[in-house]
Amino acid sequence: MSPRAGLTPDAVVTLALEVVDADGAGALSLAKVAERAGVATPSLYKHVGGLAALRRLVDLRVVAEMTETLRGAATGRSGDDAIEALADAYRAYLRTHPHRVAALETAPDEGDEELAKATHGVAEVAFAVLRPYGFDQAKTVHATRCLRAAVHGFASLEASGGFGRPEDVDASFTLLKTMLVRGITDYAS
Amino acid sequence: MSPRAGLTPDAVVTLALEVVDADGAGALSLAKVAERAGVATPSLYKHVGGLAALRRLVDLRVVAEMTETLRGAATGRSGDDAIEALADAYRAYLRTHPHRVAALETAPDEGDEELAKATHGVAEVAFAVLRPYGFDQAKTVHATRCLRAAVHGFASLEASGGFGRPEDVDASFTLLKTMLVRGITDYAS
DNA sequence: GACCGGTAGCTAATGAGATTAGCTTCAAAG
DNA sequence: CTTTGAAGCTAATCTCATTAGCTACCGGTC
Repeated sequence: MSPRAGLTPDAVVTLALEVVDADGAGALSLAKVAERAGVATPSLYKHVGGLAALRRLVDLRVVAEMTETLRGAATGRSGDDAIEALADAYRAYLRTHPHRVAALETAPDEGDEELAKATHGVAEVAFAVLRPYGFDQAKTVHATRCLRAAVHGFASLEASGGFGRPEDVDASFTLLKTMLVRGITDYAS
Repeated sequence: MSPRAGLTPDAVVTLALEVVDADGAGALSLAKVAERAGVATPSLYKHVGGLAALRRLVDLRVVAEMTETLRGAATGRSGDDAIEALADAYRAYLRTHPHRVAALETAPDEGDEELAKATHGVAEVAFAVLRPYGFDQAKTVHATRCLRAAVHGFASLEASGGFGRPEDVDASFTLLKTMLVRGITDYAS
């Protein structure tokens, strides 16, 4: 397969994620990735197009992982139970990898179908979970946006240390889930 | 006061915000600010400590502006009305300046009392608005977190182009506000 | 078992930016 | 008119990203 060392685009992305997790998304550099790979910086260009392209691949990987995480959390559950599981899984992922939050907020560039499609995948899981509530297309979209906004906002603020106070963060999240479940239930009637 | 040209730390921050608004937070550089100021890059060091310090000042300015915006929206209103006004003002600010969203997600560094205090200011507005609901301290914190998380999440995803679908975004936000108002009302009983 | 093409990886060179050091000059205080 | 301090400048250094062109190894072919 790979002639010399075992470096591939995927392997480079994996190393990049290690850098992101360790030092933050803003600190991602080809130099750091190359060091981890045990390779000179320019060699990375044989696998990824450059720093911008690497960032995009990192975003893609994170979105894909999140989609899988959510899919896993949703399968085997339904209704309110599934909504809460989704919320918990989303938050848990960003607690484990706080620096990856930026990847979930990046808008795909114009014409980047692949990333747009991947982002869509996250929404599709929510769509599936909301199906039993019997919303029409538009209402499903509105409910999905609210669900995602609330959960993402919470996880995002938590990941960036926005909750300075000592009060129990789990309790706050439980309240958020309650509000969402009730809000969606009410919206269905 | 200022011997030569009219450059001050505040003026530098204002120029930096112009760069952020135009090109995005990631594109902020001393070189670009210096160009706008009509000055050589190293001259900026007479006013701000460096790029990192400038970023912090930008965050500080944005947080302060947001606090003022929210305070303005809340005064003269109370109850559910005030909550919706707060949500609308938060969203409106980030619609006007989408690239400033990052400033609201930055965690203050260890020991940065000033920025921590400024961030606190945003929460205080929410606290004031929630007072009439009669929550105790802990419940007020939980409700504030949920309110902030939901609204910030929505505005953040909107600012970064996360809502790809054609369905009306205003309608989605209205749903979010409804959920929040009802959720907080229920939480009070 | 020697030969060949393709590709991973390398070194050298260029260029943008941040940052530091040290010089110069205006403008206000006396 | 002089002094002085801060504002601005140029020169130099460092880190990175990126490009160009070279080298050498691996897998497959005679």
